[in-house]
Amino acid sequence: MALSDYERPSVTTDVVIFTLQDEDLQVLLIRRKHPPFEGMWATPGGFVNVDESLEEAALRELEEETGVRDVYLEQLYTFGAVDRDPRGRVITVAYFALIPAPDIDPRAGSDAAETRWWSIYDLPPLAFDHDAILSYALERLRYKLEYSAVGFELLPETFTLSELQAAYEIVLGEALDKRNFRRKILRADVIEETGDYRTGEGRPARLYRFRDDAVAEVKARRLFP
Amino acid sequence: MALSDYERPSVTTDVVIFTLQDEDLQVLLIRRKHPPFEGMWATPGGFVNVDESLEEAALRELEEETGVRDVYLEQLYTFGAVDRDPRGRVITVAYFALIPAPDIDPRAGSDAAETRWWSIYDLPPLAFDHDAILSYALERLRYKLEYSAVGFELLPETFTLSELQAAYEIVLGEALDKRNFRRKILRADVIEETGDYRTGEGRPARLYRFRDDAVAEVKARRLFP
DNA sequence: ACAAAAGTGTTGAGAGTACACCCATGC
DNA sequence: GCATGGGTGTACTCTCAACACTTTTGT
Repeated sequence: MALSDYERPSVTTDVVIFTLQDEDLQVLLIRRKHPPFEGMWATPGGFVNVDESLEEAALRELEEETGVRDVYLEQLYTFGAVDRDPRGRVITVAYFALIPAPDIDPRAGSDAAETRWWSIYDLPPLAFDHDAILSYALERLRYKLEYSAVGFELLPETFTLSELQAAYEIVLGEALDKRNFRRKILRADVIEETGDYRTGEGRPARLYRFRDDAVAEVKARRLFP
Repeated sequence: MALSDYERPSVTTDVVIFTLQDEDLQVLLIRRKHPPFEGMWATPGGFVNVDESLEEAALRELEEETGVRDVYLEQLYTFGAVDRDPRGRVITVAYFALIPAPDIDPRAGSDAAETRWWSIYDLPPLAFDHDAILSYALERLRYKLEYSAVGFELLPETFTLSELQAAYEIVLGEALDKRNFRRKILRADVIEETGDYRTGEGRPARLYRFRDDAVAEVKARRLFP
C-alpha cells in the first residue's frame, strides 16, 4: 500500500492569537483580499509544508503575523468538515497563542489587505468556520484559566495583583472578589514578589512575577470520588 | 493561490478503542502484517477520504474493526511530527472511543494479520508513535472520568453501583471508598433506579441506568477565584 | 485634606475524607 | 447458619463565598 494511492486533503494550521489590550481580550485577524470570503476576516493560517511539524507551521504563522517567538502555543482542535473550504478539501489544525500586550507588532501578511486586533466580544464577519474556531478557543482559554496558570502568559513579566485580577476578569467576563482572589493566588504559591513597587495614582502596588518552578495545575473537583 | 500549488501531507485517523473486560481496561490493537513496523501492534486507523469528515473516517474505522455504531467518540489530538511515519509525511488525527463490554465483536481488518484486546496496563511493542497516542488517551480518559460522566459509556445500559464503582477503580487505577462513592454519585443526580434487581451471590443489588437528561459536568475547582 | 488605588480577616455553609457494621439472599 | 456481596451514617477538616474598612501615596 503506497501513500500515493490516495487523493489527499490539504492541511493548514490556523492560530488564534489572544492578547489583552485596552482592558479587553482581543484576537488578531486578517482581512482576506481574495475569494473565497473576500473582505471577510480570518485567523492567521496557512498550509503545512511537508518538511515541518504542525507546531512549527503554527509558530511560523505566528511569527509572520506578529514577529513574536517563545510564546504560549497550544493545539486546540482539528476541524475537518468536508465543505468547510469551498475551494476543496482542507483540514485545519487550530492552535491558540497567548501573547503579552507589550510584544505586539502586527504585520501585513502576504495574503492580507489588513491585519488588526478585534475584541473577542465584538467580532466582524468571519470567513470559513472561523467563528466556531474562535468560540471554541475562548471556551478553552476560560477553562484553562480556571485550573492552570496560563493567565500569566497574557501579562508582562512583572505585574501587580490588581493587574492580574483585571486580566482574569476580562477573560472570564465576570467580576472577582479582591480579597478572595489575593488569598487564593498567594496560597497557590505560583507568584513571588519582585521587591519593587509600581507607583501611580494612589498607594504604590507591590510587583510580582510568575515563579517558573511553580506547579500550576490544580486537581479538578471530581464528579465521582 | 490554488490548493494544488502545495505538496500535501497524507491524513489518517487513528482510533483508540477502550472497553472494560476481565476486570481490566483494554484497547483494541491490530498486528501489522506489512512494513514498516511489521509484526508490531497499532491502533485501528486509516486514510481520510476526501469526501468524508474526520469524524466520519474515525467512525468508519471503528465500525470496520468492531462492528459497533453509536458509541462515544471524541477527538483526542492531532499528531504531526515530520518523521512519525517512515514512508512519508503522515498527519494523524487521533480519536478515542468507549464501548460497553458486551458489544465486542472484533473483526480482522484488511491490513491486519490479527486483531485483539490488550490491557492498557500491559501493552505489546507499538508501531509509529502509538505509545504516545495511547498514553495520552489514558490520561484524557482518566481526566474526563473525574469531572464528567463518560464512565457510563463503558458500562451496559443497566448496572449496579458496585459495577459502576469497579469500572471507576479500573480506569483510575485506585481504590475508592464505597460509602463516599455512593453518596457522591447519587447526589450528583446522574443515575436513576430501574426498579429491578440483579441477583447472584449475596444480597441482590439495585439496578441503575444513566439519566440521559442529566447535567454531567461539574465545575472544576478553580486555581484562581 | 482629599482622591485614588492597595491592602487586609472573619464567619458560615457545603464538600471531602476517613471509618465499621448490619442486611438480604442462595446454598 | 453461614458465606457473599449490598447497603448505610457520623464526625472532622478544609475550601469556598460573602462582606467593609484602613493604609499609603500624589496632588
